[in-house]
Amino acid sequence: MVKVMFMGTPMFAKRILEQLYLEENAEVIAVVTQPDQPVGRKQVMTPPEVKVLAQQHNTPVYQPVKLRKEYGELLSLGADMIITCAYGQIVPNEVLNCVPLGAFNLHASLLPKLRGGAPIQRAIMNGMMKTGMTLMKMSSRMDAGDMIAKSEVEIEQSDDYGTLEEKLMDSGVKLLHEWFDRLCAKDYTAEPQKEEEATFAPIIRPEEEKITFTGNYRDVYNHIRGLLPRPGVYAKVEDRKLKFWHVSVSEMTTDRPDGEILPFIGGNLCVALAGRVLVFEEVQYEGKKRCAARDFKNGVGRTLVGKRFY
RNA sequence: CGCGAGGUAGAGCAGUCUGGUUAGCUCGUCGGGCUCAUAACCCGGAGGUCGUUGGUUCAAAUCCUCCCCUCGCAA
Repeated sequence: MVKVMFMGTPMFAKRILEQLYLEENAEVIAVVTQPDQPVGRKQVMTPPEVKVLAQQHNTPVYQPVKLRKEYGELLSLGADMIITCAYGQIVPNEVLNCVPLGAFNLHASLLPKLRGGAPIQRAIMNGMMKTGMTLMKMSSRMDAGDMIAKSEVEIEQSDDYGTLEEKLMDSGVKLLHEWFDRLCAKDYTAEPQKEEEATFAPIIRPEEEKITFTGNYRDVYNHIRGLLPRPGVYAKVEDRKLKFWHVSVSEMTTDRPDGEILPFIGGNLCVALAGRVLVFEEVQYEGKKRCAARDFKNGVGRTLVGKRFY
């Protein structure tokens, strides 16, 4: 049995950890994850998904606030290998070097493209046609380690962040399963990344959640679906926010100005952009619950036809 | 006490500021009609303790008070 220390935090990491528990040759001896965070309006302290799963398996959980300074404990656990996925902190070299079989990371892009914290969202927002998972050795620089294996995932025009993330999680789980035993046996080669081809996927900034209905309709469409269903996007009209929880592009054309709210079609909210029509099926008006565009139309929505988003 | 919005038929809203005829609109639903046909149209019906408590008043959805809940922002 190979003693594995897992490091990860959100849902994506949880799925990888699940697979580790299923691996016959793996014994998860420790899980390192981010501290519990206050969540929502009520600021309820909520544990990371990974922590919940680890506790169900009675695995010791470590939640250092600053791993850079609080890693002493981890060095003496006797782990053979480290697997990380979306942990959220830089792992110090002392930790990476304390395991004989090495430290590996699963990253949700085809490296060296899209290094960083939001590779899935950026892949869609950039209009890319494919992305994937990369299994790599960890290095001191974020997502810059030598690459061991990749699996590609097509990006469909209808994918949003949620559906693509799901595909990538499946892909990542499969990749880990295929390679885990070989990692244990040191039966792999690691190819350095071509630095000159590296691109970056910085985490989503709050202001990116506001959409501006200008420019190419496809860019805006990609931008929106890259941020759905989380964190969501909005535009302003009549001095209030309108959040969009769904988007598609209509075949129709229009001569209305960018950002104008067109008459509802089939109960859906339609917005003009660059001669084309963006269609929203589910929305949320500021101060209100999210609801089908059809319901929105029956109330506030119908008073907004002809108005423009800004 | 972080800031703000709101709780009115199954749904989304108006009405509240300037209390007072049968609480209205857009949908849905049920029944009927029209059409080659429709996310179309016409006619008719059912469905509401106006979030909860107490108060002011001849009279409260509307004014005052308590509480509960929802949502946006900030964190």
